[in-house]
Amino acid sequence: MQEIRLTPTSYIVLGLLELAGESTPYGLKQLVAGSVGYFWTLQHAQLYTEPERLATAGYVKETREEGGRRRRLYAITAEGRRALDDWRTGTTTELAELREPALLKLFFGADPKALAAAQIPANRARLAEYEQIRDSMPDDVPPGPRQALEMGIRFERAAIAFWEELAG
Amino acid sequence: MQEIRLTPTSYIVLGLLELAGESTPYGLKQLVAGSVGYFWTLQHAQLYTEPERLATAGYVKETREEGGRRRRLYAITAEGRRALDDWRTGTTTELAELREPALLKLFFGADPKALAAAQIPANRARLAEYEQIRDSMPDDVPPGPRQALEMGIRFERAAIAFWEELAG
DNA sequence: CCTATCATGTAATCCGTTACATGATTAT
DNA sequence: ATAATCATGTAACGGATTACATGATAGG
Repeated sequence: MQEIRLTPTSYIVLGLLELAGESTPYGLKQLVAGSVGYFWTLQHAQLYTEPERLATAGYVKETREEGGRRRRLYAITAEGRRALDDWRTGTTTELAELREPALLKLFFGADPKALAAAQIPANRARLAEYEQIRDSMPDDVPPGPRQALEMGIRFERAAIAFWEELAG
Repeated sequence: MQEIRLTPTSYIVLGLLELAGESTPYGLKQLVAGSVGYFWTLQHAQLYTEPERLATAGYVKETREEGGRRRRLYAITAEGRRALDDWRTGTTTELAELREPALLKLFFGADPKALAAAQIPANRARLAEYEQIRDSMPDDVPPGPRQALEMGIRFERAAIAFWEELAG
């Protein structure tokens, strides 16, 4: 049983396994794409390596399908739940970093209008996507994802307003 | 002359060297801390290794102090300026990722009130800091940093409003 | 003087990205 | 059948973080 450090990626995998139950890496990929991936992207390769990493420390258990493709299936263990809970319970004063490429360019003197011309449609499209997700969300979705989505919507609105003002 | 890939870190170093002229790694660290570091943090070690990396590809030139400590000094080269300009000119449709630890916890079911209790003061403090910087900014500061700061202020306001409603 | 803190670096580790590769399904 | 796409992985590389270390300066 190895000691490993738990990263945000680890908690995403643990959290999704808790929400969705036993899953394959590809299943996790689908889950990420439709939810947390909007504000925290992961490479698909990580969804193969991270569960394996978590397994070496006992946070998840790997099984394989018997017949056919013998795909890997991962399930969260009791220890995994405990780690996830500890993380969720601990408070953070850590602040978000606005690591936005466009903002960095703006900072270093890029033409605001040119940036805005690209950012406005991209942000509008993203906002529309969020609103569509919100309006078609099944009733059984827990509050966490709803609230995170709400933050996403607000952020997009703020970004659009900002770039529109810059564009004049 | 090696080929290297230019990362956001690279552009931060190049951009700061353009703004401030020849600098030591420690000088860069100070510059980052007071400006771009608010929305894009760097480890101090990177301000030693990244200029060295950039030097191998000719984007910056390294010299050393003659006497005393023989500290390393870095200056942007013509090629560095060109690379910086190309980057600044190219538009991005890439969107920001809201990689906020607190938001991730919220997504996965953490108690909103507990999170808010930690986030609100932290965000308020950050906002106050931003406003203080804005209000004491010398007149010769270029528009880029001003505009980026403005975005930071808006983001903080949105975050505060969001967490306050959750705490409500 | 002594000790914090500031300043300057190096080395090792490791996570995340990128690239490569191939098996299974579905559509034409 | 064949091509395209979906699904499932592995391997290499490299940038970022972390840890270690030491020299200079200032404060008490």
